[in-house]
Amino acid sequence: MEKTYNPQEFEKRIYQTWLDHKYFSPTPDERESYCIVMPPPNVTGKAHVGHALNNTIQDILIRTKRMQGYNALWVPGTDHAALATEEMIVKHLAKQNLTKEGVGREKFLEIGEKWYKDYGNTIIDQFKSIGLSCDWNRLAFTMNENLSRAVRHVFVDYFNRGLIYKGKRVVNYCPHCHTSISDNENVHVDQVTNLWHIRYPFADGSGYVTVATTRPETIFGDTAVAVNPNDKRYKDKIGKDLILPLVGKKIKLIGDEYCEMGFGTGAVKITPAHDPNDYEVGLRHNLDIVTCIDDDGLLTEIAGKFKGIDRIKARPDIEKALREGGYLVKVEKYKNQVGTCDRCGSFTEPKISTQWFVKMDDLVKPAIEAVKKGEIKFVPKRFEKTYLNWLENSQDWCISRQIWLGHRLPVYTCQACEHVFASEDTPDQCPRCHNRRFTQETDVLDTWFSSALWPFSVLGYPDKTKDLEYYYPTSTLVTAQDIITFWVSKMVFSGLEFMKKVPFKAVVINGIVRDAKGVKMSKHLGNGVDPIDMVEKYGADSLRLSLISGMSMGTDIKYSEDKAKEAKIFINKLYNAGKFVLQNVEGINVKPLAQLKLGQRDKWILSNLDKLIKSVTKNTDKYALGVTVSNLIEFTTGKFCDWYLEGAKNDLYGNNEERKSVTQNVLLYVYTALLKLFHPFIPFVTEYIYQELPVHDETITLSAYPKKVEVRGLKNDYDKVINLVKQIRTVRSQFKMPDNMRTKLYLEILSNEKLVKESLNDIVKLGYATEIISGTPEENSVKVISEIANVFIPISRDTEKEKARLEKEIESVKFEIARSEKMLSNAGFVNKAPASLIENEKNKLVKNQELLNKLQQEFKNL
RNA sequence: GGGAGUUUAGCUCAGCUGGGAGAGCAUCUGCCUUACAAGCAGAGGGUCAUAGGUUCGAGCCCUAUAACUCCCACCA
Repeated sequence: MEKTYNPQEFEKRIYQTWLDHKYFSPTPDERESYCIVMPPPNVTGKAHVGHALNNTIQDILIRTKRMQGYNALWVPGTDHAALATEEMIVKHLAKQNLTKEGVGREKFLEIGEKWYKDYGNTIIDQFKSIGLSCDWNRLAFTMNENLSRAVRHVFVDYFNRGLIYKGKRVVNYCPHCHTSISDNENVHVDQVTNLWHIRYPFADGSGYVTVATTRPETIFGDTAVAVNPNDKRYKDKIGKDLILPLVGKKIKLIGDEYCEMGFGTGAVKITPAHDPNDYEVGLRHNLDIVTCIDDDGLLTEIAGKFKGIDRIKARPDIEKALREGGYLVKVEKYKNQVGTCDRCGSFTEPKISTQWFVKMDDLVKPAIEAVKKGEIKFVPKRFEKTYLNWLENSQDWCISRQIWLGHRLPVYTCQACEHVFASEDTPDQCPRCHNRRFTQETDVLDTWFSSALWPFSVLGYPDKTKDLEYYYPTSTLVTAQDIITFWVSKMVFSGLEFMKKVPFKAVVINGIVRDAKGVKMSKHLGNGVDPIDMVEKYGADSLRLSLISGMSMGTDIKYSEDKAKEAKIFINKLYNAGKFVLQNVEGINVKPLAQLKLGQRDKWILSNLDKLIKSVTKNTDKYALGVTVSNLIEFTTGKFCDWYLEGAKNDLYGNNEERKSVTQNVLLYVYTALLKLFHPFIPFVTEYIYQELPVHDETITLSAYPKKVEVRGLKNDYDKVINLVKQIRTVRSQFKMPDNMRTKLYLEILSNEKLVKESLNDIVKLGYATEIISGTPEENSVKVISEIANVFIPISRDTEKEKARLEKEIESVKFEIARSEKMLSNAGFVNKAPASLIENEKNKLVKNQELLNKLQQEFKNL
């Protein structure tokens, strides 16, 4: 082992070894399977801390299960993220003064393919550097031929069953990306804008109606003004004609419940072409649909002199024109939300267009049932609500996108008979008229259409592969809450639909990683922490540990570089403990624990290890990884290093060969178990040290996970020794004895004679003593009273100080006694509390009363 | 407008079917003790957001309130 912990030295090398030996590439066998499919990152992206957290969690689960004997498969993959990538490529082309139209679809797709290839490995390499134990041989990509085939297969199935249809809808349209986007991609942001109050005069000159609007630029598309039919102010005027300001044409005043009496002026302008609600109103009243904003977000001809101006930028001019025309009543400040494009941030426009949809009603029901019946569990449970609530209110899924990259809709129209049909493979003739010429739909599919199939498409669907049969349904999906609605839900209904089984049994939701101040990390703010940077500076293990420690599922975490630093400090400790173990087990004669004559200290650490194994196993099963980590760390420092290891030095450096051998064995046993328990969290350093152990398997990665300590009669009595030592240390510190000032100790055994006698050397070493003399001293000393013994520390007496110390101790014991007495005299407690608890309390009371007597006696003697 | 989360030591957070308030960092004191000074030992520091309630017993369960955060939603 190297003298200092230097992760850069071995992490890459060890990872390569793992890959070379194919430890992560299982094939179906007779064991029980445990499978995770990785939420695919954008293939052209870079790893951020969120990825690091999400994947570390998955890795911990997979590694644990693998060691526990499951056939554990983790399938990695990437997503083609068509919209994002297309935009990147368009920008790239723009630099060369090229446009996508100029290049042409075919050439553009070629560029896209190359782009995917060139960028595809970056994020994968980054993932490898944080130690993920995925089966890279099964690396999937949503645009791969087999996954694309799954997409077409599913599409055709839906299509032939009439679940896919083409329809007119108001969709969110991004004038910048030039495509429709889903509701999920349409992000509402707060904005401060104006509410313009505009007069619409009656055509017959009998006054006017004032409407309030946040979008004066859509005035050109108005085809009615609506009021509430019950509104007394307007009731008798419904049906009359109004003159549309700036345009001059006549539109009707209509009555519709949609218009709320209490809001604004009680009258609302109706623009069916540019507002989803208005569109509905328009349908009800058979209104004209007038488009006044084009696909670039510019005003159309109907806007007259405003033609060609951006709809938002045109506002001041329109306001001016309205004012000049005497239509503007007032303008007030107003706060509302507007939709923006998740990708580019531009304001989106509701737009009527022809799109393709998947009917959701029938698909959604089983997906709701599966969760309600508990076939899929959410962790934490509360996210069930997010899921159910969304599915229960879901509308048909708009799957068409007006871009080029991605899976083109496999829908063809026969040029001869105009028959429209879907086909998994490129058709060679029209199924109706056998003509051989078709046109294919130009739209491509929403990327979520392919992601929805992920849990089975990556395993080979639509072929009936062994993988699919063996690993599906997968076990656990780990993801962030923001994609529960548009990804998790779609995988569930797709899985149920095409595999007849839920795609995974548990959905674990990890929190979002924020910066130290709690602000979401973003490129824009530059407050992100680069995980790869952390790997390079502190090692992958430190990054991983820092992300997991203190984490609880579903709760956001604040992250900063300091956490990686802290983690490294701890790992260094574990590393050094390993060094110590190795230095001291040389020439060890390894024996099974059962054959060893265990001492009190040994039994103590083994009993604690047993508890640790159980709690770690339990908490990991519950996905409480943060708790697992703190248990592990607490054991390592608080039990193993601070006490066992320090005490063990007595035996290791002593001349009792049997004790030495027992201690060596226990040391090795406990440390090996500890390494294994830690391995899923910090795989590199544990493997590195593991390989140095005198007894080890080929790799820790495939070694057996500890189940329990197989020894009977383990006890925690050594705790009493520890308490005694702590008291000695506290007294020494109170009397300002520096640690390097050693003294004799006098000791009077009170109870547990065997334990105390066996532990005398430990008390000497840990209590900063030179020797222990049995009995009471003649010289001046301070007396420490503990459960098992009285210890006298020779100190030049300072009665005042000692009195103060005793007083403090007496106070706290009195407090404890009062507490116990109060509880035990409480009839309710005695009657209702569990017997063991009452017994416990009684024992404590007796013990404390004895202790109080002793302390008070001591106090008097001073 | 609807839903959810958070509120525990100066900071970051844990806290196991309700049974004596914890860790790390920071602070103070003392120690280079042959695994680790990236360390060791000791200490200080909390009406567990507020107010009620249930209970023998509440950080934990219930009800309100406040502050912050997030998600969903078609109020011009």
